[in-house]
Amino acid sequence: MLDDRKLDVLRAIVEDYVATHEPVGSKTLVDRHNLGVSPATVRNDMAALEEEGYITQPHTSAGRIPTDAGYRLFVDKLSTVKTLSPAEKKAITSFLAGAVDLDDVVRRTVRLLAQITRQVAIVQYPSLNRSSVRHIEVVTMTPRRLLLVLITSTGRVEQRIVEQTNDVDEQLIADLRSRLNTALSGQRLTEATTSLAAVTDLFAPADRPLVAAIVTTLLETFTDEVGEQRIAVGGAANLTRYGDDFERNVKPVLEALEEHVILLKLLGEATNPQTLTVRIGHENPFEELATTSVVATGYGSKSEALATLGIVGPTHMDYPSTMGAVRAVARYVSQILADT
Amino acid sequence: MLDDRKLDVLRAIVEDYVATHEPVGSKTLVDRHNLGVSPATVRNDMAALEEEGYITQPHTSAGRIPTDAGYRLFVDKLSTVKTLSPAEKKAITSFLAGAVDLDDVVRRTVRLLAQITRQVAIVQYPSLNRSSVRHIEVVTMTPRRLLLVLITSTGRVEQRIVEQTNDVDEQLIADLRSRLNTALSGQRLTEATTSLAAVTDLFAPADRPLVAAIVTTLLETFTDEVGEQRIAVGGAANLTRYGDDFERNVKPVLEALEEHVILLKLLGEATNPQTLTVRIGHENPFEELATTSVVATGYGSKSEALATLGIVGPTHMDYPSTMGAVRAVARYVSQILADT
DNA sequence: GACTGGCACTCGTTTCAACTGAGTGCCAAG
DNA sequence: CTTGGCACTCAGTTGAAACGAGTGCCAGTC
Repeated sequence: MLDDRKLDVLRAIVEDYVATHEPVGSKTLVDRHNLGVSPATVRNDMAALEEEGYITQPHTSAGRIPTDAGYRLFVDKLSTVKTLSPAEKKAITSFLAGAVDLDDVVRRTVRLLAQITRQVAIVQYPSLNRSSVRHIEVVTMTPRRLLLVLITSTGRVEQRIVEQTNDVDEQLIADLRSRLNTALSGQRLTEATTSLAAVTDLFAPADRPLVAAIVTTLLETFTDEVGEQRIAVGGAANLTRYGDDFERNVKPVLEALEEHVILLKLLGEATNPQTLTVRIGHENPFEELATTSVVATGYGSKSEALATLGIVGPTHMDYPSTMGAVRAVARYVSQILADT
Repeated sequence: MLDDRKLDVLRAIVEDYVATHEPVGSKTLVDRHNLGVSPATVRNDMAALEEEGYITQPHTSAGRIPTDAGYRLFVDKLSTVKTLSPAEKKAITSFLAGAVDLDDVVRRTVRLLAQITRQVAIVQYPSLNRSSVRHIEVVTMTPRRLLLVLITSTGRVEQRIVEQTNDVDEQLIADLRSRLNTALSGQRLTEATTSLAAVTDLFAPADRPLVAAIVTTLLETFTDEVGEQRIAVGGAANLTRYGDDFERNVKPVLEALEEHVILLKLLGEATNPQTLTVRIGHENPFEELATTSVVATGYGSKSEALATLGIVGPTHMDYPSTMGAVRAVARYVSQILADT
């Protein structure tokens, strides 16, 4: 079927096309890569590759371009993930080191990823799923208005306002605050949800309405956030490098970037930082993004991913470099988060 | 100079060009708007308007398009800000009403603004400048690691981590927490900066190092945030409606959107919600955005603006509607924030 | 004096045919 | 199996001609 040389030809076609964005013909291919055979031979190989569905011709008198299947084979078998240079690695650490809080880590990561891959970068905020309660604070803003602040082990801070019809007793609040913290501190959010129910019972019936209101809001915060995931996006300006065919290549991506739900689906399930997910062209679940590829991976801890980050770009991207960059950034962010 | 009819002609030209995005000639102008005169007369008026610099011809055998000066005159003298329909107003309130915290208000606002203006929307987070301290919380995460949480009157929550080399005394922290709050609660951040200095002196010399570390971090938080302003952006997909000339119209805007510092300059000084700032084409401070206009206004309270919001779009936008939408959204957001 | 119809003129756009050339498939020879 | 040769295909380019939207100007009219 496909002997080694045919695979070499495919590799050469992919690399050439990624570099030039122009259909590549047999002659130029032989000129640029030293394949050691004549154009005619390459033509035969090309015919075979086309037969197998790895490359295609935009029109009869043009060169070949890789199909999604061609890129897939290239990524799986014909290339190795490129590692970053020491200088780049150093740049990453120093860029991420200056972050002051979790939000800042995410913002910096997205910016960094966009910059080194020159693609659109997407970073999902660490999910609350796997994180645990570090501290719960109840603050009286006015006698009838309370602010709940939930601080998680990943450094995320969630806030909710609770309104009351009667003035609340400051002593009760202090009591509640300490009980909540003893009951929930250190627990996973999913576990905390069950523990919360028991807390109400600790209070005198007269105080129950207030306690119940707060418990309910807290419960919402836990579960809401488990479902709704936040996302940061950056590097949209890189879309300008997509070349022409604006309507087909740029517009759908720009639209997708606004819809965070779509982005979450694109990123897919969080995998651990060892595994890179590459979705090429039509492999992704959106028809409009058929000319777009996604490179993503999880980040968090070695064994268990907190969330996903990745990039979105044209199918004709430089996969080895991009994959290397995504993997490297994910690892460094995991490290930073582990330290915090 | 410019009698009423010439101004009518200018108005017609602007409206037509905004609708069609094509140079408008004397004949079509007479056809579409009932000016009550012949094309020849309109041509004379056009010649006068061109002489004055309000319109121009892309090339000899084409119609006229408004210059920046033409749009300026149109906005200042020839149009009135369009008010929203009751249905639209209702949509705005119901869309903003569901917000759970300040971040959510800002995210919703940006989305809303992008949707109704069909332009790129920019919303600056309420600045800390004018806001005051509502509560300061000091939480021990581990014996040597503290988390500071600052809650402001605008509902903004800032967090900072403080590391210590020795274990900290829980009692001291409680003491510090209460003193900080009594000393600073209700104060403007700018005032609080001065009050902070006095707090250290209240403690025994042995405790000073810890207190000083916390005070310093708090000080940084106050002043950092006064300078660095956060921004939310939305509706970038609307850029696809810019038509062709991608390189000139879309790319610079997309690049500017990444640079929040640039956006802040574009939005300009916060004005109160009564005043709309319109910057047309070259009037804005960036050469690359010469084909772009900005419509912005302040929001917060009636008398004093907390921050700015607005939209960025092509110079040939529908100013009356856009201005109306920006103004309306600013007012509703102000209202929501006042309630919180 | 302001408006209007008529007319010559300009110049970007469209149309169409001819040309060019990169690239292919196939075949016969090495 | 590889290779040089060759006829063929077809998107893109080029150039000339036709087109037409729009203009400025002028002489006549109200």
